[in-house]
Amino acid sequence: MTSLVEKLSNIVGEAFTSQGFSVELGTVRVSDRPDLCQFQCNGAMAAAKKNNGAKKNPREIAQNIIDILCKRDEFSKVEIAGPGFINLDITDEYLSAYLVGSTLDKRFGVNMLFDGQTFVLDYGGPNIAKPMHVGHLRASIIGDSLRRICAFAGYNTIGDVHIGDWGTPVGMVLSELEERGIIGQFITAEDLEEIYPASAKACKEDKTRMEKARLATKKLQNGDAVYRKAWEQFVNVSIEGMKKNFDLLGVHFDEWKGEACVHDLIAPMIKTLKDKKIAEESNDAIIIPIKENSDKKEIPPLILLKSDGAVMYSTTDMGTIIDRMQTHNPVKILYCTDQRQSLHFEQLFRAAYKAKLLPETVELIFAGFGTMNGMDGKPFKTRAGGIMKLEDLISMGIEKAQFRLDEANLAKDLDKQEHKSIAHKIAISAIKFADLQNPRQSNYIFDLDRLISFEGKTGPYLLYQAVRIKSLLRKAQVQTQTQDQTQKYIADNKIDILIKDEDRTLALLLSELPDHFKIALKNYTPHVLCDYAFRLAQGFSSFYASCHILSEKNKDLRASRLALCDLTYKQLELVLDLLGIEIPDRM
RNA sequence: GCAUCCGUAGCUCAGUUGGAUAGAGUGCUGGUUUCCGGAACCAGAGGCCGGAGGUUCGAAUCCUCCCGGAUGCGCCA
Repeated sequence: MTSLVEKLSNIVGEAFTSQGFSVELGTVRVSDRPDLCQFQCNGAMAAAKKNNGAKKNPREIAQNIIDILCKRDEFSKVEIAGPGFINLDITDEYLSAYLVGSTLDKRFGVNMLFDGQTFVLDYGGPNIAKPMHVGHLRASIIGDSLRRICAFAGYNTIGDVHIGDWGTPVGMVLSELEERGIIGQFITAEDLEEIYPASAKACKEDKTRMEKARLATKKLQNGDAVYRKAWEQFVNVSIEGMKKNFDLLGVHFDEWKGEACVHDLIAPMIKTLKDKKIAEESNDAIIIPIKENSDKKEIPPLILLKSDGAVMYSTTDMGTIIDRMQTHNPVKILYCTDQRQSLHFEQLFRAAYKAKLLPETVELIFAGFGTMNGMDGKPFKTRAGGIMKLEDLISMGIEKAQFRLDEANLAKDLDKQEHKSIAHKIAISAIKFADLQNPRQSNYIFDLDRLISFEGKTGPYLLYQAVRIKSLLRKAQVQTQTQDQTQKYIADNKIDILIKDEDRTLALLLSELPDHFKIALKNYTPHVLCDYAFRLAQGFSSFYASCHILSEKNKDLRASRLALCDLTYKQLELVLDLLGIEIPDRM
């Protein structure tokens, strides 16, 4: 199944080749002037340019193409405009046939591109010592969405949370426990929330405290029994808390590994790399030099072992690559972290290939995301200057959703359980959509009001449109139980879509899904899907306002419109699922 | 200092290989309910795309310079 613009591009491309031009010139895209045409091709102007020296007239080229296209029966309009735009409209029959076909294949024209190849995605990355705050939002929901997108494309995906449980922050906590003389005692999540910041503050202010933290890190990594036991205990407590947060968000992981998991791989790795002369000593540390002559900027070496002999994140990241290759043998590994870590990943990737931890054919991908800033343009802090906990943010969203449900008078006929579940879905949709709609790479301003806003371009708006369709289809089922064909039409997917003026915009929109999916997959950018989902919801809302569906007298048209609604719902459901957003039955 | 990213409507932001009249949301103004869910729909106002040059049929997009901001640059993650 190819997408509609691909089909059209093939047709127009063929026309270009027959005139001695290259196929790509026939690339067709959705028109940016819907008042003039549905689709456009700009290839004639490019063709005139490529004919270097002897310039051809682009309108003349376009005319030749048009003469060929006019003979085809897919188009209802073929025109030249301006300097040589080829403007195209397709027939309603062709559009209808395309939609029926894309519905029947259950993937709406999106190809299964990868046949079960393994793709490891590393996202979330919470730290044992720190409570989960709004800063973890992007890392987990973007990563989770990318996992869903890759899975739909056909990859066998493995999402790994990659917990930070082996570095200096852990040493800070251990040294603090030591200071207080409570090492070995049971530590609760609440304790941890107080202990880590206190320790971090002390280490920042006092060099000898920092030194203690480093020693504690080293001691833990060397296998000290007391430290190891204490560590295990608060790691478990911490993971429980993380799971609670990720469950609330609906973010899924296949693996709950951490930095510490690869500890046993590290000593042999370092020995091998030293033997092979890939790693070397420098200032008491062990490094892998990765500079290349072609570099325009300074690339510092990757530090494999710190001068005190302890391992750091660059070490465990190397070890993790070995582990992933051994256990999963993936074709791709993607890292979704803060953009500010881009240099680290450049170093890691170079070092990993240089050390031959994986063949060049395995692709390492850094999908960095922008910082979440406050209204002042600096990394976000609450008014009190602290961090905002993820749990609190979610609670605020749920509270607001519940209030809104009560206001809409939906509350009284729902039991408490369902009421809460709906409010939760609404809140999560608001939070996720507000975040995901920003392009992954760019920084964005954290605006609490916007994040839990329910009007306009928001998650709840999308849910609302989906719920309206659901309700409509539900009613149609009831009404048609007697003799109308609608139920059968939809159930069998044997739809025949009639396209009137009111239906056309939505029908055209429904043909675009594969193209947006492809871009989202290629660039690892969920926001492209957010944009499509929103336009689809908007398109439906206009359609819904412009014509009556259930009361339509013409039986065929009524059935066709219900089919269009059904298709819209299914696409919305799919795209929202790719974004990690669930649709409630009512709201 | 070097490197990367950014500057588009009052505010928050889209804008895919360079294309026609630069788009959303929000806010503002006005309108829409005998009928499918108003968290909605329709219309309007709002712009020197940071500035100056250049490339060309054509630039928010590509090149150069300048101004303004964010981030990173050897033992934190």
